[in-house]
Amino acid sequence: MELSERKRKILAAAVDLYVAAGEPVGSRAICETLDFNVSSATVRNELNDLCRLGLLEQPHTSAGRVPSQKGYRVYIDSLMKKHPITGEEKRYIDSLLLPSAYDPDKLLDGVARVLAGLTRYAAVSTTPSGESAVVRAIQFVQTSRRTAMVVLMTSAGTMKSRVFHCDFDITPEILRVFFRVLNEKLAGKPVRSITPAYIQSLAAQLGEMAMLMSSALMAVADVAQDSVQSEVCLDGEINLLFYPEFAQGGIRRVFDFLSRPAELCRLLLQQQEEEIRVMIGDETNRPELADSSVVVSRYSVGGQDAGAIAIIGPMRMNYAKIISSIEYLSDSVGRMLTELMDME
Amino acid sequence: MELSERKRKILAAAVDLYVAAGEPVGSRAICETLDFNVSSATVRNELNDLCRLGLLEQPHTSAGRVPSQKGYRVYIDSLMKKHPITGEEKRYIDSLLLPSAYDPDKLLDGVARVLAGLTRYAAVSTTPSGESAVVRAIQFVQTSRRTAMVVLMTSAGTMKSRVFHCDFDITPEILRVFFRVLNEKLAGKPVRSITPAYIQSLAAQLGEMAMLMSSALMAVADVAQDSVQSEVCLDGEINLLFYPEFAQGGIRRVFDFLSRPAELCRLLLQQQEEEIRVMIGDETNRPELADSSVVVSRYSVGGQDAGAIAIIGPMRMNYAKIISSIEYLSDSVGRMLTELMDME
DNA sequence: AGTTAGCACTCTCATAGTTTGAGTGCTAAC
DNA sequence: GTTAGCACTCAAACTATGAGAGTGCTAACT
Repeated sequence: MELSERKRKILAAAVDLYVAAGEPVGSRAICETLDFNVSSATVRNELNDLCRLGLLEQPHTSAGRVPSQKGYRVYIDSLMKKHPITGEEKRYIDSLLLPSAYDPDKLLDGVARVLAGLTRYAAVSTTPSGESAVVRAIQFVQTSRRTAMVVLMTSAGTMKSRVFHCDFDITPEILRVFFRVLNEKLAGKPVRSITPAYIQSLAAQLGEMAMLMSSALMAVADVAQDSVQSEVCLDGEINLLFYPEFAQGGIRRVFDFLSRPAELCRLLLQQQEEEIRVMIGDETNRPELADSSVVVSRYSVGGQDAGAIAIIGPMRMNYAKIISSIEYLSDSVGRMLTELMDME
Repeated sequence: MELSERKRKILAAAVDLYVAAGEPVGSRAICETLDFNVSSATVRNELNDLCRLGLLEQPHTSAGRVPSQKGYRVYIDSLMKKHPITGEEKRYIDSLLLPSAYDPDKLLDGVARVLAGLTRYAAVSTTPSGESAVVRAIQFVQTSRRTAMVVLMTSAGTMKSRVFHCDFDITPEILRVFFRVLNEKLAGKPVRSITPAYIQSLAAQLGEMAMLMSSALMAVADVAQDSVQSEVCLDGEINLLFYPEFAQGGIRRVFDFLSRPAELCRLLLQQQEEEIRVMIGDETNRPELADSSVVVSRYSVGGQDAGAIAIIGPMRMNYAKIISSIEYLSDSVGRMLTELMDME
C-alpha cells in the first residue's frame, strides 16, 4: 500500500484534526492546515481515495471523515510526529513518584495515579513479577505474644509480609528456629515453586516440628504466592467519563473489563517483545475494548523485564503525547526499582 | 408534627414505591398497595396534605409525588421496616472478608469492595485510626546488604513497615543496636508524638550515633506518620453510573468529591456518637453531595472506636437494606480486627 | 492528466407544532 | 369524611420544517 506524499500529509492532518476536535473533519478544514496550496475539491478527491483504501470512514454520506482503525494504525506507524516531554515535566513526574519509591507495590500504585493524572485516561500498572525470582531470604518478626510476621524477600526486589498466629507463646528462640529451618530449605529456590503442595511435602520432612510450625508454613506459602503474582493497579477510570465517545452507553463494557484484574493483567503481560505497543480497537482482541485503544509499555528492573504500565482510552487519543509520557514513566519506574533493589 | 396513622402508611408506601421504581408515584399505585380500602381520590387528598407538610414533592403540577429530603428523614426515623440480613448472606460476607483478615489495611480495603458489591453503591472505609495508639514495638529486618526494613507495631493493632537504605553494610549487630536504642526511647510513646521534629530532637540526644542511624530514624518518622493516619479505601464508584439520577450531569460533582481522600475522611470521621448515621442530601453539608445520601457506621476494635465504613449513593436508596448490610459489616470488621490484634 | 469552480444533493441537528396519556384538583353526590 | 366523575395540566414522544455543513460530480481550465 504505497501512499503518495500528499495523501500521507492529508491523512496525518485528518487524524490530527479529528483527535483535537472529536468531530468529523471536512475537506475545507484540512485544506487550511496543509503546508501547500490545493483547493478543497482536490483534497476531497484524495479523501475519497483514502476512504476507498479503508484509512478513513464517513459516518454518513454528507459528513466529514473520521480515521478508521486502519487509519490510526498507519498514522501511528509512520505519520505521527514525536512529542518529547520537557525537562520540567520530567522533574514534575519524578517529584510525584519519589515519595512512594520506597516500596515496589506503592510505587506502581503511584505510577498508575500519576499516569492517569498526566494523560487524563485510565491507567493500569502491574507490580514487578516474581515469576522468575528466587527466594533471597525469609525473616521472622514477633508482633505480639502469639503472633509473628513473616517477610519474604526475593531476587526481583519484591518484599511481602504476612502476620500469622500461633496457639502458643512465641519466643525469640522459636523464631530463630523458624528462620534457620526455612532459610535452609528455601533460600535460592524459585519462589513459584513454593506452592501449598510443596509446603505440605516440606512439612512431612520436618516430622514433629511441622506441628509447631504449621501456621508459619502456611503463612510462607501465602506470602510466596503473593510474591509471584503481579498485582494490578488501576487509576483514572473516572477520566473516561469525560470523553463523548464513551458517554452513556459504551462505558459500561469498558468498566466491566477494567473491573476484572485477571484479564487486565493478561492484557498487559501478553506481549513481551517490544518496549511500547499500541493496540487499537479490535487489535486488543477484547470485545469490550473494541472502541478503545491501549498503549502498553514494559519496564524492567536490573536489566530484566519485570512488568508493564498502560493507558486505556478511546480510540481517539493523542497517541504522540501519551507514548512519550508512558515511555518516560516506564523508564523512571524501572530506574527507581533497580535502585531500590540495591543490586550489586 | 403529628401524622395520622393513615398518613404514615401512605407516606411509607409512597417512599417504598418511589425507591423501587424511581418514578414519581401516583395515587392509584399507592391505593393498590395499601392494606385498607380507600379510593384514589382519598389518597389524593392525603397526598395533598403530605405535600403541604413538605414531606412529598411534585416535580410538576400533573405528575406523581416524590419524597422530599424531609420525607426521607421521617421515613428513616420512624416508618421504615427493618430488613435483617439472612444467615446465608452473613456467611457469604464473611467468606469474602476472611482471606484478607490477616492485615488491617487489606481487610478494610476488602470491606469497601464487599460493601460496594453488596449494595451496588459507592463504598468507603477508613483503616483503623492510630490517633490514640502507643508504640508497642519497633522491629528491624535486614532486606539486603545495605537495606533494612523497619516495622512499627502499635497498640491499635496496626502494623506498618518501610524499607530504608544505608550507605554502609548492615550487620545483625547494627540492627540490634537500632532495635535497642529505638525501643528504649519510643516504646509506650503515643505514635502521634513521633513527629519529624521529635525525631530531630531524638537525633540530637543520640550524638554521634545519630549519623549512623539517620536513615533509620527518618524511616521511623515516616512509618509513625503512616500509622497515625487513617487511610481511605474507596470502591464501587462505578456503580453510581447506573442510577438515572446521576446519569450524565450530576455525577461529576460526586466523583469530584470522592477523589479527595482528605474530605472523604473528614465526612466519615466527623460523627463519633451514634453507631449508624444516615445523612440525606443537604444533611451531609457538602454541596457536591446535595443530591446524594450517605450511610455511615463506626466500627470499634477491642471495645474502642477505631474507624468508619460508609455507603454513598443517590437519595433514592433502599435504606433499610443498606443499613442492615453496613451494620453487619461494621460488626464483622470490628470482630476480625479485635481478633487479629490478639489482645489479651 | 491533474486541478479547480460550481452546483445539486444528502443527511444531521435544532426548532417548533401536535398528540397522547398519566395524573392531578375540584365539585357534587353519597 | 369519602367517592365518582370530569376538566385541566404538563412532560414526553412524534412529526414537520428549515438551516447548514459537507459531499460527489461535471465541465472547464492549465
